[in-house]
Amino acid sequence: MSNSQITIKDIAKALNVSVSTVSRALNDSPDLSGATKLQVQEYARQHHYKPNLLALSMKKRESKTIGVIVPQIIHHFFSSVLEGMMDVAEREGFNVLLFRSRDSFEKEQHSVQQLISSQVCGVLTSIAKETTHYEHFQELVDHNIPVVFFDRICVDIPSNRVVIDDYAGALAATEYLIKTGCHRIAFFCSPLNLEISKNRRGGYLDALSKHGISVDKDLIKICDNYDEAIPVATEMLQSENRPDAFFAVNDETALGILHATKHLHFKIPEEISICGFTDGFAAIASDPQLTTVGQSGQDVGRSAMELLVEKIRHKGDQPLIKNKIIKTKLIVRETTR
Amino acid sequence: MSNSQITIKDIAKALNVSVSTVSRALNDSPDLSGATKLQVQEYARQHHYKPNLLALSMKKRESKTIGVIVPQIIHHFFSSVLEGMMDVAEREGFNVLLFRSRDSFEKEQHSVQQLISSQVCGVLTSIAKETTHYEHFQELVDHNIPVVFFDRICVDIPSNRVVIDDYAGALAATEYLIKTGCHRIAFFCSPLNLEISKNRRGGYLDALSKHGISVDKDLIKICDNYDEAIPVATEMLQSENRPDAFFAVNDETALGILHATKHLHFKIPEEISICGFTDGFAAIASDPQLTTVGQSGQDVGRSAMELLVEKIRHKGDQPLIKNKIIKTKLIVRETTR
DNA sequence: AGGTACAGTGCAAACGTTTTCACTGACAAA
DNA sequence: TTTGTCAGTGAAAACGTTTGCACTGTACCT
Repeated sequence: MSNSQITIKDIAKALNVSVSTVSRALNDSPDLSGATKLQVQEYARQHHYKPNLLALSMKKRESKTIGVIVPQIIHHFFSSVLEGMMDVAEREGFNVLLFRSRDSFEKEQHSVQQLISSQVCGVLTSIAKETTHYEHFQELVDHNIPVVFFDRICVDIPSNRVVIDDYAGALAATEYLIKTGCHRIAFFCSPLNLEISKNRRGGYLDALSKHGISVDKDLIKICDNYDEAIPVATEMLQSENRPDAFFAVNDETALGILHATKHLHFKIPEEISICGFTDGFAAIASDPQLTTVGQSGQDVGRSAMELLVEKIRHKGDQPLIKNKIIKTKLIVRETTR
Repeated sequence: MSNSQITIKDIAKALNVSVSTVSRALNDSPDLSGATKLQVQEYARQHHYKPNLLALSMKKRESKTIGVIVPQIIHHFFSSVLEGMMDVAEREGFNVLLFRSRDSFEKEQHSVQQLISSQVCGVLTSIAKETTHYEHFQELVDHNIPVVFFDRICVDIPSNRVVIDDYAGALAATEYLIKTGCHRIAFFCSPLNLEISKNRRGGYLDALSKHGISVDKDLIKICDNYDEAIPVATEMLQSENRPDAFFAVNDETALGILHATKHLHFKIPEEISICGFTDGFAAIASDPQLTTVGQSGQDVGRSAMELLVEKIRHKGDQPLIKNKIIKTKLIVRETTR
């Protein structure tokens, strides 16, 4: 019933040696006689001795723990990122302290405070939607704790970043549609204040101009969810100058378009091609299965963690800022030719 | 550049008082003069003093941290569970140390060791598929660390558990199919060594007998994934004594059945009803959308965390074992009448 | 004046480690 | 014998806190 964690002291007392000796034996220090060392190690093993990480961290002033703050966990992209981070953390011997902001500024701020208090040796985060000022992150920097932002980065703080190559992904997808014979390609995107939106739109536009297709403003819609996509796509499909392809900023929107297209009995992909962005679960579950731009959350997570670990290892060095851009991959399924 | 975490000592030195005074001031102790107290608090605030949680945990011998081990993170159910756990952890003031077993026994074992070393005050876990013996969990119990198992529980260890009510969920779903006019209901399930499989099958069988429908062995198949479901369902649908409904042990299998049914041009739900189990992303993305038994991962996570916190708070008390069964909810969509 | 009460404060131990320094004894070299 | 070397070990400080105890001084009561 005792909170019986056996300590180095207990071993010392039991074996009638000093704590220093026990410590050295357990760390396999070279300046210790074979006999004593073995005796201590044996005793420790038998009694399931476990070093107290708290005491250790305190002594060494580094905790081998990394803090992660995500806006949400039930979310295909973020859970993938988390999974990728765990891959690297495990390999590199770091533990992970998890926080979730729910896109609330206040919670994010509180999480950062907790992380500093917890003496984490690094932080990975994707900022909350609500967040517009960044003193709390600056505090991390002031405390000399390395930070890597991923996906939703913080532009105001000089920091390491890992982002998706939205531009190239959109460019490749649009080019693929063009190459498979589409020339009137509609584009459904989010409001342009979001960075990803701008970049994906840029890729779309550049692909058109690269292939000598002029931009038709009527083909570009601000519309980024399932429900809105249905009426918007329906109207476009019924116009006489209808598009022959749709490219959507995310999979949900693409599914809305798919729904509308099927409803009007257009043949997919013979008459209408559709391409999404993300490659979440939905892309495979839909019928026909959705062609989409795959963004590997796991790669983002892995890269972010790798970058962070590198920063931690070379903490004394020049504070060089490194960014990493994760490639996307076009995943061709049944909604394109 | 210094690892400049300001400490209680620094404050004491700067203000020319003792560390005890500072400590008391920061903890708003009643036996301290107003003036000094305010002065200290003000100084601490200005210099962004943050208590060192490591030192605190060591002193108090409790870390306010809870360890969580999940088999996987990119997984609708487990990420939901995690989200639910965070809800409660946040509310109750606990931090979460996250581990992932990848269904490997070895990793699970290692995670447990880390958790003990980290002095967590409780552990939540769903055991790895590989795991068949439980010494590592027993060690937690021996160390007097409360454990709550969720979903994949550990039968050999007397412990608190949170599970899904598979039996009732399957019973309700089957009854719904019967009430909407189906009498030849096929059942696709996992191998019967899994607990959930047994329970869901039990619910199915009891629903039939409750409504006076005799069991047809040919309608029960061991088949629990998308790819296998397609040929199996196809064959059943082509037999002369075909089923008029399918109930599958998970959503993926149900989608395979859906695929086969559509391919053979049966009308859904007029001719064939289909029901899944889980209510993941896929259920909404499919066309038609899938009727399924919803199991709330978030509720599981919340309940598990609540149970654990209760255990931690009443650690001295009688070690009463509490189990919690999470209700499922039938979510009727388009694949049933 | 003598005593009590108490507010305000500091000292030091403790939590479990690591690590520097110093000590002991044995043995070899002079 | 004296000196030096070295292997083996222990004492103690330190990491940042909290807290029981002891000390000071002032104010109040007889």
